[in-house]
Amino acid sequence: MAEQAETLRRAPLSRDRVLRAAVALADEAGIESLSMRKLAQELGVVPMALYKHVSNKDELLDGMIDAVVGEIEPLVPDADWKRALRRRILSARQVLLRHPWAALAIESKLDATPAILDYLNAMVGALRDGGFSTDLAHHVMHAMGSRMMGFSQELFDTSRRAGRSGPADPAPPATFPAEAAARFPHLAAIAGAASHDDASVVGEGCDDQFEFEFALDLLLDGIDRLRAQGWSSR
Amino acid sequence: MAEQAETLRRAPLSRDRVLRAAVALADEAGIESLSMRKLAQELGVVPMALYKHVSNKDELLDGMIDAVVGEIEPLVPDADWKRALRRRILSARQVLLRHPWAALAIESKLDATPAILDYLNAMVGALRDGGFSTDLAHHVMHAMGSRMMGFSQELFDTSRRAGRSGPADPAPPATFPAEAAARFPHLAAIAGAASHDDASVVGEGCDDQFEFEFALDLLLDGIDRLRAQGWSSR
DNA sequence: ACCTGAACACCGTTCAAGT
DNA sequence: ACCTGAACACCGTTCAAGT
Repeated sequence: MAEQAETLRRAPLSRDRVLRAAVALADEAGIESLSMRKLAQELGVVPMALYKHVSNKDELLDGMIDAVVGEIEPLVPDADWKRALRRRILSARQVLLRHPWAALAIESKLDATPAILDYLNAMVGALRDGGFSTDLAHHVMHAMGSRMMGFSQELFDTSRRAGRSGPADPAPPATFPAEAAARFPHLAAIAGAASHDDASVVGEGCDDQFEFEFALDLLLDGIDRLRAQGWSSR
Repeated sequence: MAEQAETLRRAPLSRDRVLRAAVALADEAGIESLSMRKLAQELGVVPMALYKHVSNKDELLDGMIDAVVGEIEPLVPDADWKRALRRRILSARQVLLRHPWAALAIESKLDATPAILDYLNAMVGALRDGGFSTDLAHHVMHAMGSRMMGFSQELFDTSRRAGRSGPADPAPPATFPAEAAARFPHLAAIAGAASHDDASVVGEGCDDQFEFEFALDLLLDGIDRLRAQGWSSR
């Protein structure tokens, strides 16, 4: 990482180099500590030099988002639309786990970037190829982007805290505080019941990959049923 | 609004008054322009006076979130768990529409606030009462909080732009730019097919309420099926 | 003891002065 | 023409000086 910064400093500045340094900085230090000034310093450059390659901080963020979305595996053509979608969505999840700041950054953007439109467009294309009407495909796309509660699913998760969510510590105890358990008994109960990984019963910590696939398959199976029925909103 | 600010200025400062002014300011001007200094000015008070009632800006945000979550209709006991959950989630949606900044603010918090834990705890309680095992209830809670794509569903939506998302303009044309339509044909197709409200065919704009309920019912029906089957991950 | 102005360490970005 | 330092208009928060 030290020698990487060295190399970056020697090479001439370019939009790509700026974006890659910004993504790296956000990954390591967290998006909240990504500033034009710090980014310039990281690149061994005066702050104003960045504005040659990026018109402002917002446009920098757009570029960072597009770089991240570009890491998502392309949709591979597949006779089985469900498998194709499932695979691509799981790839997207892996990418967003590598860049913990990206999901929120994307959600807070008013306008979708070109890379995101590409991603979504390909997704709809796969649905159409799989026999979905444009009407059903439309509602499915909405359903895929919905969150039924405005609340993060990682309530007792520690992975986002340190900035880098690397697979460092082996199974953090996911301590549900005793007073909280008394006050929120139902939550304590499901926290205790979460033991899909090994045999222990309490304070297990969730297998996020399992939970994600559970929700994904719930949706995929549900929309498959609608498709098979020829469901239409009109 | 002018006389409201007047009244606020006269009353003695209190945590409640600070929080309500902050929520109002975020609703009107957007969360990005909520600063301790502007909030103080709105209250006719010197910036440092706020720190008597709020330890810092982060804690101010916590308080704002709890105030908003407190607006969600309590879960009414109902023999039909599905109806009870559906009703409460739709109430939560209405509240989050009134405070467009809140969903993102909640998602960006690392730790859930007490009000959110209350909300979730009651939700799990309703599931358990409805015959869900703790195991299934656990996975269901995860599924409810998931978003299959990190992308906002309001891709071509104008409501979040102006800050206040009031039902002002009647059916904004949702113009899908021509060049974009050429580049993202599948997206253009489903945008055109979105006509559940009246009869027009192109550039309709989505009925977000319909889309939300579509996704909600997809999930509710899916988990109902699992419950009826006695599904378990173990 | 309480309140509060000035100050500190930051921001993103403009702009004019240097080359 | 390009580059860049200083400057501007902001931040959140500390801290010491006032009452």
